[in-house]
Amino acid sequence: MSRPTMETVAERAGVSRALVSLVMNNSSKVSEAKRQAVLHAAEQLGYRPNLHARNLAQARTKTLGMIINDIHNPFFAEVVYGVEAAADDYGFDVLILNGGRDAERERRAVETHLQFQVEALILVGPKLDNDDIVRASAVVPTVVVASGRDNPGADTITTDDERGAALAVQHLVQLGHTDIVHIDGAANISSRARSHGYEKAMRSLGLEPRTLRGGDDEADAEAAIVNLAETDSMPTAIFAFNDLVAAGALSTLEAAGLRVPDDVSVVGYDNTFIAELNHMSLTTVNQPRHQMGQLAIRTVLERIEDDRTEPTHIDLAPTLSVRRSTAPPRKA
Amino acid sequence: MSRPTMETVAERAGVSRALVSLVMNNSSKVSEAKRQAVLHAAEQLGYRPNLHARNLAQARTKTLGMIINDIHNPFFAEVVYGVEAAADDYGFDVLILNGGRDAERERRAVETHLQFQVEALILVGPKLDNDDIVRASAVVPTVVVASGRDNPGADTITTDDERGAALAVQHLVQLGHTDIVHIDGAANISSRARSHGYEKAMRSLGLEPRTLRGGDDEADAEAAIVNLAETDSMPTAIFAFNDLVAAGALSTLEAAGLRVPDDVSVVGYDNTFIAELNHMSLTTVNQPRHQMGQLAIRTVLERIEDDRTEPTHIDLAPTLSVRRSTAPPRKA
DNA sequence: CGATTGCGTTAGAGCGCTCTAAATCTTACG
DNA sequence: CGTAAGATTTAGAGCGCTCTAACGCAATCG
Repeated sequence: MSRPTMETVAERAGVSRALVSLVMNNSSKVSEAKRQAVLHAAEQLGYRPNLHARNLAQARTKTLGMIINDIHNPFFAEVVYGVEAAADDYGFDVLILNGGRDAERERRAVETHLQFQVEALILVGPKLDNDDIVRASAVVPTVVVASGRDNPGADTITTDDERGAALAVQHLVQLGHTDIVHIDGAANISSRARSHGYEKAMRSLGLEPRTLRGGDDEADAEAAIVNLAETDSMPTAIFAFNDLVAAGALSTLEAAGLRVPDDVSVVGYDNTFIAELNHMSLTTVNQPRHQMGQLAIRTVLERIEDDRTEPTHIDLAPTLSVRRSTAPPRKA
Repeated sequence: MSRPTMETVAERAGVSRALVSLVMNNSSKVSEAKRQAVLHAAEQLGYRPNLHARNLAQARTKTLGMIINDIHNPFFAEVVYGVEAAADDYGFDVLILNGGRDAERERRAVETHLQFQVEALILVGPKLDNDDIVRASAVVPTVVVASGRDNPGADTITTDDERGAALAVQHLVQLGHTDIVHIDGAANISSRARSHGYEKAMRSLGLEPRTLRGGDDEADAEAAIVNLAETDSMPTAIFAFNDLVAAGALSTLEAAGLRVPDDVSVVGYDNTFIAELNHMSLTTVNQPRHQMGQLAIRTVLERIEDDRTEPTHIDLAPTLSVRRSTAPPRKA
C-alpha cells in the first residue's frame, strides 16, 4: 500500500540500494545494463524519490522559499515568473507562500520556509519590518525585491522610484503641461521616494509641485479628485502613486464630466495589467519585474554558491510606457 | 556553524532528545520545569525543527500541494485564499506551485509535489489533460477546482456554467433586450458549457441565439466586434465569455463610436478585479471562489482523514453582479 | 603469472526526528 | 515501610536516502 522506496526498487532490479541511488542521480559510473534494469523496475513500481529523505541525507535542499506580498496583486506575478525562470536554470525548486498583505502571516511563512530548510529566502514586496528581515537574513541568505533598500543584511533588488517619478513628470512637461498634481501613496513604502522624485523633478523644471494625499486604491483617488474639483483648481495633468489610484482618477474625472486625456492627462505607476487594458490605456511607469525576479535569484545564488557575504543592492532604471491617457493640454 | 538540532538543544537543557521532541509537539506529559528548560535552550540556540526529518520520521507531512493555472490571473487568487484559510483551520501547510499556463510545467509541478510527499493535490484550473489527472489521483487524493467535472478519480469543485450563462441572459432579457450576441471562449474548457447555457436560455425565452467565436483575451473580442460592426448587425447586448473578453468588447465598441450601456449592454463572466474597476464597472457572473477553495480542502480532507473513496463532485450556483455596463436598450 | 590499476558495485554509517517500550522517579495506600 | 500505580523521562530503532570506503573483478603490465 505505501509508496515504494529505493529498497523496493533495488530488490526488484536485483541490485543494491546504493546503485539505485546512483541511477536516480544519473551518475556516470553505472553500467548501461544495470541502469536500464533499475529504471525499468522504478517505472513498474511507480517509484518516486522521497525528497524529505534526500534533503535529510544531503546537506542541502536545492530549494528556495519565496513569499509574495499578495497573490491577488498581478504586479508581483511577473516577478514570480522571473524568479522561477532563473531558479529553473540553476536547478532549484521554488516554494511559494502567500503573505496575504499581513506582516504576521509573512512572519509565519518565513518560519515555515526555514523549517523546510530552504537555502534562501526571496521576499517580494514584504510587509515585514526591518527587524524581521534582519533576523531572517541572519539565518539564511535573503533578498528583498521591490521594497525599501535600507535592509541591513539582506540583498535588495529595487527600481529607482525617484527616477520613475521624474520620468512621468518629464513626459508630461514635454507634452506641454505645467500644472501637474501628484496623488501620493500615503503610508505606502514607495510613496515617499515617488513623491520626492516628483517634487524634485517639478522644481528642477521651474514648476510648483502640488501633492495630494492618496492611498493605494481607487477610493483614495476619488477623495483626492473630488477635493481638487470642489475646493482647489483642476490641473491639466495628474501623476498617480500607482495604476489603481490612476484608475480611480480616471473614473472620478469622468464622473465629473472631464475627458481623459482631452481635459486631464493621467499617469500611473507599475504598468500593471490594468494599465494595459485597452479601455484604460494608461500611460504608466514600468518596472522591469521579470528582470528583477531573475536578478533576485542570481544575487542570492552568489551567496549560496560563491559565498559572498557583503550585501548587494541593485537599483534598476524604470521606463515609461506611453499609452492613451496622456496628451498635450487643451490650448487655453 | 550549522543549524542546531534536537540533540544540541537536549544537551543544553540537560535532558534527552526524546524529551525535547515531546516539548516541541507540546505534549501534556512533560513537567513544567523541563518544558521551560527546553524552550529556553531552544530559544537561545535559535533552534528550529527540521521538517524533512520530521516528515521522514512520521508517516505524514501535513502538507498539501496546490498548483495554480497561472499566478497572473487574479481569478485564481481568491480560490487560493479560500484554500489557505481552510487548510490553516486544519493545520495543514499549503505549498503553491505555478503552472504557468503550460501543461508540461504543471506535470512537473505534480511530480515535485509528489516527491514532497504532499498528502493531497489541489489543482486550480489545471491545463493537465484527464489522463494526467487520473494518474495523479491514483497516487494521492486530488481535487480539481474550476475546471471540467468529468475527471474520473478526482474530486471536483465547479460552478454551473450553464446556469451562469442563463443568469446573464435572463438579466438582459429582463432589461428588455431581445437581440443578444454571445462571444464565446473558443477552445477554453468552460466555453462549451457557457455557450450551451446561453443558447438554451435564449431559446427557452423564444429568442434566437447568435454565437460568435471569441477567445480569452481582449484582442479576440475585438475581432468579433469588428465583424459584427462590418458584416453583421450590431445587437443591443453582448454576453462575453469572460471579463477580459468583455473588456475588449468595451474598448472596441467605444472605438466604433458606440456607448456602453446606452447603445450596447455588456456582460462579462468571472467577476474579476477588472469588472470591479469603477471605470469598467462590468456586470458579470460571479463564482463563489473563496468558498470553492474552502470546499476543495474539506473535500480532500474527507479523503485523507475519513478515507472516503468514491469521488465527490460539487457544483455551486453562480450569482450575478450587476454593475453599470448593462441598461435597458435604447427605445427603437 | 602475480601484481597493479580502475571500473562498477555494495555495505554501512549517518542525516534529525518520532515513537514504542522500558526505565526511573513519585506518590499513595495498606 | 514495602509496593503498586502513575507520572516523567529516556534508550534505541527506524523513516528513505546519500556518501565514503572498501570490495570484487577484469583488463593491463613487467
